[in-house]
Amino acid sequence: MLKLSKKAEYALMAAKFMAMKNSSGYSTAKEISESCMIPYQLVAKVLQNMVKSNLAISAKGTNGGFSLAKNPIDISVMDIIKSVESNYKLVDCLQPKSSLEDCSHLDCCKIRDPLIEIQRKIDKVFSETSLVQIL
Amino acid sequence: MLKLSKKAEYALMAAKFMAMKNSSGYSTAKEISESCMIPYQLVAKVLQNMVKSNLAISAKGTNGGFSLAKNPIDISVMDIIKSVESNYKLVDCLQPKSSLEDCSHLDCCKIRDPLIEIQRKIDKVFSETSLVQIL
DNA sequence: TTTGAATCAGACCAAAATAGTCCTATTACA
DNA sequence: TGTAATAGGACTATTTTGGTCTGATTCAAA
Ligand code: SF4
Ligand code: SF4
Repeated sequence: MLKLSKKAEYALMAAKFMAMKNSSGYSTAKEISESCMIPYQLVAKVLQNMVKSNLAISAKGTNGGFSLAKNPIDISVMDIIKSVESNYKLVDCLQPKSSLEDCSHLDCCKIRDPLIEIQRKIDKVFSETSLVQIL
Repeated sequence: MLKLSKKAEYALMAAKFMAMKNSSGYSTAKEISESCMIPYQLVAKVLQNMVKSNLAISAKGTNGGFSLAKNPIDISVMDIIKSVESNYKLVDCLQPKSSLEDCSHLDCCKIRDPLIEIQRKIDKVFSETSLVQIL
């Protein structure tokens, strides 16, 4: 239905939160959870995903937390979405070497190429929107 | 996960099928189903949706079927998607008068405006792609 | 006028994806 | 050593999707 997942929304919120807190300190998952009214466990997961994708860095223990790993201008909305959405794609056949396991229609499908082009354009929208544009 | 639904894919396939069959005859749901390897009942539903949205016209009874209601150049991918996806939208709060029933975060959400802008750009991609571009 | 080919309409079901929870481990600071 | 935090996995509940079934209606041809 072309909807952004809650995870993606939460990731954007968290990223914005960290970007706003320009003081170089850490933001904790609890802090973000309460500020944005997001379930704690969920935002914690999302933040962990961002760390894995090298968008954020984390510090354990007392006074620990999360902070952005790069300058907000260098983080795109696409980066954030991809950090939490393992398979972000319009259709199942986008890999150049997609097989019938990806989609049983692959060998008779007559709309694949145009959809790949549309995907390219949508990717562009997300890639060209930087975190600073949502501050 | 920002994926197109099967219904939307099937609608695009069906639209393309009808557009290709430029001879002014009708295409039947069965014909489209077999040609595109789509479950019959499903493509039938999709075609009915297209009729309701005035993208296609239908004729009942023997020799009946479906055919496009307009010139393919005047049908956008957006039209086709919207004919089958009752609530196509990136996030739940897009109506200008969205309420807390749409999203409980509405009054504390700090990413809404930028997402509305992104939605606008994505809409543009779908609206500016016409059916002729996928033939 | 009967038969059959087709759309129309709705309820229904199964499988998958999403959203959220729980529990335990690990790390580091005070 | 206690506490505040991240890390990570298993688990559950809810929603959405994809698909099926049944029956009614319409219309043309036999
Ligand atoms: S139906 Fe066509 S476009 Fe859709 S996933 Fe399969 S091959 Fe790709
Ligand atoms: S979280 Fe914000 S952007 Fe997402 S649906 Fe709610 S109000 Fe809209």
